[in-house]
Amino acid sequence: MAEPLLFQDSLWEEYALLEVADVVVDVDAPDLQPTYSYRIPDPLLNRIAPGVCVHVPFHGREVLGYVLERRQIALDDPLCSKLKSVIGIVADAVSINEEQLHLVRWMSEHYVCDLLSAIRCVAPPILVNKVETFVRLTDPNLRGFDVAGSVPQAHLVETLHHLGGDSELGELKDAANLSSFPAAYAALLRKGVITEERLVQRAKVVGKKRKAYLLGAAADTLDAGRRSPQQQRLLHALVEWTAKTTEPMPADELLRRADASAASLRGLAEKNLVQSVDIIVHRAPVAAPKERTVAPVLTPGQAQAADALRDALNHDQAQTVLLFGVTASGKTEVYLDAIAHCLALGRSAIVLVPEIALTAQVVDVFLGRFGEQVAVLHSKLSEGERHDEWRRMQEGKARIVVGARSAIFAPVNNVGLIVLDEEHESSYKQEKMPRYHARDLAWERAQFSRATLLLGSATPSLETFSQSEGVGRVEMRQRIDNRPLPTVQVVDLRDEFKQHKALFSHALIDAMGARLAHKQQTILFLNRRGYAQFVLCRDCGWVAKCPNCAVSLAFHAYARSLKCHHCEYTGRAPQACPDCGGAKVKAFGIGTEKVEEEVSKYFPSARVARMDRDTTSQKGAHTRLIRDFRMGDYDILIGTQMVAKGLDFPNVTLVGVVSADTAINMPDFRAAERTFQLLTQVAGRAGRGVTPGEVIIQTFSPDHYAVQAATHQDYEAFYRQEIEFRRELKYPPFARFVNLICADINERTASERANRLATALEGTAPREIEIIGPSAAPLARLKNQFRFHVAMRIPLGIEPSGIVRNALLGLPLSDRLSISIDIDPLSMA
DNA sequence: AGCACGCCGACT
DNA sequence: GTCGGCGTGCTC
Repeated sequence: MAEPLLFQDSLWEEYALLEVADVVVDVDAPDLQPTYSYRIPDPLLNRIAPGVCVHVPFHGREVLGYVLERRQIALDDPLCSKLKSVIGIVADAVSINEEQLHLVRWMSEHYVCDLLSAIRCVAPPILVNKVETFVRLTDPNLRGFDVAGSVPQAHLVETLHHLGGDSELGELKDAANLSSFPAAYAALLRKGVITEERLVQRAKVVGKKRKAYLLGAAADTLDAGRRSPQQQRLLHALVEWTAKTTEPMPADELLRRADASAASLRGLAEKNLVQSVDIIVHRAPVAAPKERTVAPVLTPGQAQAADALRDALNHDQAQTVLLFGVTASGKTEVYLDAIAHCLALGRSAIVLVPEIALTAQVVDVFLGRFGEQVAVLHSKLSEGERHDEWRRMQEGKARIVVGARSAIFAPVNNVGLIVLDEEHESSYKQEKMPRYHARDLAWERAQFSRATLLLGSATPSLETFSQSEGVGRVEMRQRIDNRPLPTVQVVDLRDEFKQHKALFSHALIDAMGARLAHKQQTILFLNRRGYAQFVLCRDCGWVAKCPNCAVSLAFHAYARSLKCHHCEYTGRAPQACPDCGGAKVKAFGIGTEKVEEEVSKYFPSARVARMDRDTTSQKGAHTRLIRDFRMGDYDILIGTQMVAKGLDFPNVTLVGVVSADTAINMPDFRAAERTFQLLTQVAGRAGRGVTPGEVIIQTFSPDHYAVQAATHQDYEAFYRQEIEFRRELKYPPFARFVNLICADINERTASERANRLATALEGTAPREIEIIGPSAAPLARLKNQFRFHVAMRIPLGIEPSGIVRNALLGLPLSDRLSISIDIDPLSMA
């Protein structure tokens, strides 16, 4: 209870408070304050709240911004003299909700990024819109010679007159072509000769316009008999429609039902028998299927998991549940059940999938079950599509969001469930600033909204699994219909090589032959695209290198070119060595193209498809490949990681891993984890139908624990060994890393920055923090930039962002702005 | 990034 | 005085 106010009026004046809004302004300046404060004018007092998009004056201009905070300040606060007022609220529901705002604050704090870049992650694209200034002559009849002022002023007035008396500021400036434009303009404004008006340029996309029709004013006199047959049918169809609803009838619908031409409809409109109106239709990025699917009866394993989740959802408390289910155990059905329950509780759900393009089938399942309640969100949407999906979510029409990483920011309200499918996937980490991890944000959002975070995987990340022991973990150890896990055979390439040097072992060739004979399908996996890894001159040792990156170029036989796998560089493959002129330029190291060629040698009649970045760059190519393979158009599918993830091909009974070694030998402490995940996932593509599956893994390291554990599909065995390794060497999850990258076109600039950064860290970071570097980054040059980095190992319990912030404080602005900050990096490269 | 402000030199 | 060119530093 507040004390009654006993102040006298005079005192009250003195202690009166001013309502202000702290606003993050949309200005790209390197050294702005986090927020600027503005007075809230009386008419807006009830409408200005955190998250609202406003229109504010800023250094003589008008800019857009988001309200971060509302507060009151005393009238005698020195700030008061500086305060300007909020001009207005930007219309059209572009504000962000409090759940999103929470994520903005958290990102800025924990990933050490400015509020504006955090807001740009969550806000709709309206922020890119500019404020335009329109100028007009106060007296439209005024001419240049009327102006009592300088020649430039007169010229300006005359120019404006020629433009019709009003103009957009930029246009006027161009048309006037005056070097002294600002001064003359200001003078005229001061004298009141010209007036200006500032308008926010409206979003270009507000929904797509479509023609629709109502019965026209003259319709009651309709004498249908005298119209043409087409027009009679049109009127009939429209009368029928109008009997049921007051909504206008979409033109395409009307024309289809009446089987009439657009011309005949236009004829009716001219006679006022029908009235045409524009309706706004919302583009659907994915077509909702015509018929809904019904939830199937859950298997005992699924039912148990589903019960646990309903329980969790009923608790109305933030919690994490790991759904640890073997490949093909039917996790999607469990998600669907949980979502249905979440909706029944009146809340929304967010479903994150690793890469939406690769998961079109998952999206279809969601659309089939929940129809138009599903919104889809990912980076490939057009601006218009994104806008429409935003609208549907904000209006509560779509309460389920399926999307890639950034869908964690979806503008739905009251989230009750967040699903991360394949939670171990590295695509949940954004690799540019701000380098956020969707799993961390998901947990943050879940806590804020008291939601359940459901992490699904057959091969959970070490971080997740180690934490799940104390909290919820639901296991599904059986495949659907009790189908057996595939049998896995490891082929030791060291032995095999003694017999014959070939890409495929005898075992793999025999197995492939058998599949062809039985009309079953095979997937061959190799995590490297192109024909060969690098090109080397056997005479002088020359290797083809990328001119922009510190890597060798891969040979692509199909395009007959050398390609860099890190930048866009493509060059011609040389016939002779450019260094010594020798002819012994040879390609080494196998890629998917080479695999494809070999398969055709062994099985000339086999129908072979290859799926990697090179064959799926065209829009829709990926979906087509998957569909055709599932339809049985191909016998063998060769591919990179793309074929490993989440695909469901019932007729695939053999999976061959051409080489498990590419991942094992990466110089990264997560190499074993990645290898295990990849092998287990790709093995999981086999035997998803009625026929049991077989997996053959070829490797030079058959005894490696990641290979061994994958062979037995034994996650826990892998986990026990890997977690010990991490504990001993103080790797995550037993410590946290931070990677700070200094990149610049100039090598010295980059390295000096890294040096200054390391010095600053040594001066500010507590002793228990281990500073690694400065040193050249593993990828020392990338896209024409030299890269140096400083890494830190930080004991648990110390917040990394604070350490980084402190060190950055002492650095020059130019350094600070160019350092890329990676908290909890997935890779140091 | 913009944009204003202030200082100075040229010109009415 | 007045205008215009340019460098510096601030933006509620």
